[in-house]
Amino acid sequence: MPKLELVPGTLILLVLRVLEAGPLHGYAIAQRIGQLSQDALQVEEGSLYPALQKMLMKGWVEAEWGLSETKRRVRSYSLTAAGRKQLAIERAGYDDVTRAIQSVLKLA
Amino acid sequence: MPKLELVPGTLILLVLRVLEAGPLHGYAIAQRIGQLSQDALQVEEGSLYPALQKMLMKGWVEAEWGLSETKRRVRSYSLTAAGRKQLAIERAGYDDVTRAIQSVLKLA
DNA sequence: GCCTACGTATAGACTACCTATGCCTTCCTG
DNA sequence: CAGGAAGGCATAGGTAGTCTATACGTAGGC
Repeated sequence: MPKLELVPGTLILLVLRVLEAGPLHGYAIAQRIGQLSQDALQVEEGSLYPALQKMLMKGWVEAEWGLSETKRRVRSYSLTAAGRKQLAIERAGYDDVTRAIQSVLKLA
Repeated sequence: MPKLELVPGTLILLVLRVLEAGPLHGYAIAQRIGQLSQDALQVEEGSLYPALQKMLMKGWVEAEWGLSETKRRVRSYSLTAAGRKQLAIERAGYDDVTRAIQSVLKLA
């Protein structure tokens, strides 16, 4: 209960964003998001893997099997051109919504 | 399709927030949120009324039947003390999450 | 007389998340 | 060397919260 829940709809955005900096395997994606948010955001595996499946089907990422530095079998995900495009869309949408919400919240 | 979807989880927060400024009836709540956000946010009736029911059950708002300025039968909602407390909680939670998300998004 | 805006409310579908579970490997520690 | 923790991938099932569609009703303008 210490960690924050994700705001529904932002998971894909966050994953696309961390992949923009370079390919990562699933487990590392979750860790990276946690780390960047000072552990405020926790990505559950039961949320992450289905999301990655969806992103694969949409063509936003591509996957490749390989080995991690710790010699374990890992599936590495990398952003495609379509993924970059989608990232821009989701980011703009997120900005719009948060701006709109702020304008309500800061009501005098 | 022009208007933005709500981010799930923020509806209660927005309703509590506009009620903080004074009692309103349901229809007016939706209008107020739309207006404050320059019509970016659209609160659907099928979302709003169930949310208000929940807020009633939780004791965050109380309702009273009355008449609108246009002489129609309206149900006016006002914030309770518990509602004010909940507003503070949700607001803080929202701030924390958006801050965390921003810290991921602004990744170099 | 009809349409639009105003107004409340529920049922059903859908989306997207979480929990729980399963399975496997590597590494550390007792 | 046995066991557990941490590293890994993945699915099934439940749930929460939204949207769509529908229902019902009134006031006012054309």
